[in-house]
Amino acid sequence: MEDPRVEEAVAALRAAGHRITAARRAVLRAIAESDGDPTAEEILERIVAIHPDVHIATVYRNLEALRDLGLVHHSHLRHGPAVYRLAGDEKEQLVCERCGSVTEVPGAALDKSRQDLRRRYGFRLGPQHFAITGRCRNCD
Amino acid sequence: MEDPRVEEAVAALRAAGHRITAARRAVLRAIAESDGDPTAEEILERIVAIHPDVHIATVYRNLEALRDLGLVHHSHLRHGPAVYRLAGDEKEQLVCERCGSVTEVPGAALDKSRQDLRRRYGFRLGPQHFAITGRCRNCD
DNA sequence: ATCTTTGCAAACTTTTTGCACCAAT
DNA sequence: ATTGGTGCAAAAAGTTTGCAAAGAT
Repeated sequence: MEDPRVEEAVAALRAAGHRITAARRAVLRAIAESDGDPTAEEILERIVAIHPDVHIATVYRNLEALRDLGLVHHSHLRHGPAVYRLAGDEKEQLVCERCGSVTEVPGAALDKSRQDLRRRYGFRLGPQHFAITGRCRNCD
Repeated sequence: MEDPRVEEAVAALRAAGHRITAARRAVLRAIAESDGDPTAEEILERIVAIHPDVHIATVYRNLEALRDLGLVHHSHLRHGPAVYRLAGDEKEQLVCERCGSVTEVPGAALDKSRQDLRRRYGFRLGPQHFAITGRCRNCD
């Protein structure tokens, strides 16, 4: 019932010499359990249900540690808070400017442009860290 | 010596029933004169050299008005402040995650993926409002 | 015992807002 | 004379940081 990605991440943390605390595990678990990609505040909400004293600063500090190890990615989908997800879920997120809906597409959907950008500008397009914006099917 | 885009924008403002103030004109001029795409703070700096009392809130309010009329676009290239540019300069901005350099490419560089996203997901990729991230030629 | 990590409060950065005054039409 | 725009100060929103106490190793 425990998400294997959580255990993998815990192992990686340990391997990197970090200590495993309840808060840290809870952050990972909260991201894994979330449907979409949660914000720091949403992660905190889940954690607080079980560990009422965990503070938002702890969430941010853990997200930072996890990001530094490449275990968690974050992106900026809107103007507000960043959203976080476990590494390995490499999807691009298309945000509709009009209705705000997020369409997830496999990273490969951008492959043709990846090639063009690489060839013509020497730029290697990474997994997106900021939203890709436009109009969704319904709002177009 | 006055950028024609500034006069066009002023005309559009007038047509939309807005009043033309020194601050408003100065915001447009500051964006037009900037090399890259300036942040609100950079716009203010330019303005203050001539109109020392203009306040950052005024800059933001004017940028908002100009954005609402579609005369100015903004995007989020980094984690910090947004950058602004006059409408009509439709370029995509590729930000290197490692060195932070910005490579500007014509919007057409993404056309192949535009087609794919349209066909397969019904999503119409717009002019980017958030940065496109990856690795630049030098950092790859 | 050591040395990370935590909780809290307070700072910080960017942007927005309430309000009384000012100024473009 | 209207009423939209401005300056200021203060609030919001999201994130980071300094510090002493708590906890993992």
